[in-house]
Amino acid sequence: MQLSEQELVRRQKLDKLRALGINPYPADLFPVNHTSKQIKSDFEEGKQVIIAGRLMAINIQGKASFAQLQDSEGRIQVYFNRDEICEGEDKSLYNDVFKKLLDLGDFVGIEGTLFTTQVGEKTVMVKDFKLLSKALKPLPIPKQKDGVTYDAFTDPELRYRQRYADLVVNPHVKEVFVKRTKLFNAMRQFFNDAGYFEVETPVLQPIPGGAAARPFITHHNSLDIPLYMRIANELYLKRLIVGGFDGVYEFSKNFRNEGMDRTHNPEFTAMEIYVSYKDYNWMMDFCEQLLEHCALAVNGTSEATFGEHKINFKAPYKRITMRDSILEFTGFDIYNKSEDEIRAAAKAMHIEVDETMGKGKLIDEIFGEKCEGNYIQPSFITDYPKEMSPLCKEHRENPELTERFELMVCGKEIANAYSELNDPIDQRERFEHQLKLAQKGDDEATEFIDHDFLRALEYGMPPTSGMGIGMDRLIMFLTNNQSIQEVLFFPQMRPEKKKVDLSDNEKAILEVLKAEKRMDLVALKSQSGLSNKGWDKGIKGLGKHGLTKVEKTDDGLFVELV
RNA sequence: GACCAGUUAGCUCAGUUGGCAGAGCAUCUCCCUUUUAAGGAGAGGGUCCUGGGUUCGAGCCCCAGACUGGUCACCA
Repeated sequence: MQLSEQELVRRQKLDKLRALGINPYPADLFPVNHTSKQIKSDFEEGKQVIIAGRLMAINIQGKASFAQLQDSEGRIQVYFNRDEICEGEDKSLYNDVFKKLLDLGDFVGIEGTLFTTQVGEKTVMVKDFKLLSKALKPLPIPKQKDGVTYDAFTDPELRYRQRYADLVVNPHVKEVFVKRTKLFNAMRQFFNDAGYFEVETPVLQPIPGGAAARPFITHHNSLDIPLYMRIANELYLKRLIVGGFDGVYEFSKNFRNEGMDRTHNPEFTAMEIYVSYKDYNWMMDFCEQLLEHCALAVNGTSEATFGEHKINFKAPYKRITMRDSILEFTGFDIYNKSEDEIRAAAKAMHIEVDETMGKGKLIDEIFGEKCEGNYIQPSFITDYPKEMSPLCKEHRENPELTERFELMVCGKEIANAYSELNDPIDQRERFEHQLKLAQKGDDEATEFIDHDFLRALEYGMPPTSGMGIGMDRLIMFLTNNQSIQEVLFFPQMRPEKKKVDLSDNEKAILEVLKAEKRMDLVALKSQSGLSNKGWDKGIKGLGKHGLTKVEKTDDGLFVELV
């Protein structure tokens, strides 16, 4: 491994610390009794405190120094005065250990008393300190003055690959994840207060159901069967409603083997909830109450900014049927129209359609193209075509529609809910229809029939309404992040290129040289068969690695293995 | 998958017609006992993403590739 100069220096410091009898990675508990935040909020001149954290700034001024200590809640200034730390004649703790052997990023524990400096900064006067853990790599620490950040650590690739470093140096990043957890807690609280029951269902499923998506596939060795990572947990939660729970919910890590972009990660988190004896109208009320509650818990206000938009999660939300929405934005009424009429209308709107698209798909295309993007404020779109919704109950007034709504915010779907289909015969027919669509080549159709789920429905499922919420999308809206990677601690990335020890050029030269140990340079160059540039890079690289040596004699230049 | 942009010191970034590789911060040495982007003096630090080509000479021009970001396509 190639170490930078700074990394080498820190490793040398490690050795010097050990030589002084200081363990750079001590095992024993450090009795922290304050955080940086507590010191500032309950400041009291002369109070004794014990704190710990990372050194994030060191400012040495001779016999006294200032430093910034960062803990989980922020930073506090600490003041190292030589004669406070070293009361006797031996000043080495200050002069050697503090000044020479500590670095930015090191964890230290500090015992001290509070005071205020001449410029008014609340500060800890260090009486004693202890190295708790040495940092061997320098952190990309930005500087700040007058609210302006300099040299900020901003490269998205480095930030995502090294989230640990991102979190240390970018406090606003940590804030996003604090809000993410607040959102989960708020939602959980809301459901629990309503009397619903949090459950866990299988991630490894023999049949990937509940959505149409390409699954990740794995294999169970003992059973010798394929298993799929779940793409949704819907069918399992409904089985629990069959089993007699009134309301069940689960925060579900789902896995979909599809493309990655600004709004898609191969694993993402959905929340699904099912409540018996309710319908989708009830669920709309419940949903808007829930989101208002969550927005308040996360941001302290129902208002949120997303890019150029100001959105407000305060209930109630606009409700409009898909038919009325299409009528509003295109002037075309899909009611009682044949598939051909709708296809012709879509073509007239310059929407790309083809003959394999059924009525439902065509309507969905029109809505997606002409309507969806117009809904900035939270809006419920209701009554979707039957073909698009194989798990949803037929509409009580129109057999071509389903009792389904989606909640749109800024033109994006964040919730999807049904009056759940509980007619086992209808459900079987819908599955079979999906199977036919899939065999026809519709890659959005589900190609598996879950017979065990149908068996469960045959025992009887009460009328039920269910809803799914994309948690990652929701937290993006609540924290004004345009990219899903900003709201996942560890977004999926391509593997880092592993650094090869020797380049191909260097290997080619070594291969030739190995037989001879020492060769004429010109002969070696021609035998290696490399281009001028390739030779040049290769031989320079080998020299740098200390593997070969070039020697000049009266007979010419010779290359030697070291 | 298509197109556009980027990749240079630990970090953020310059880099002229193609002619010795640069700055600030960080690091190292020295001075400095209430500073705060502390300050002052000095020094070191580079696989210019990888590979090939053009050229006397490439960070820069050409070709191929890698990774990242963005836009579009795809995605219940």
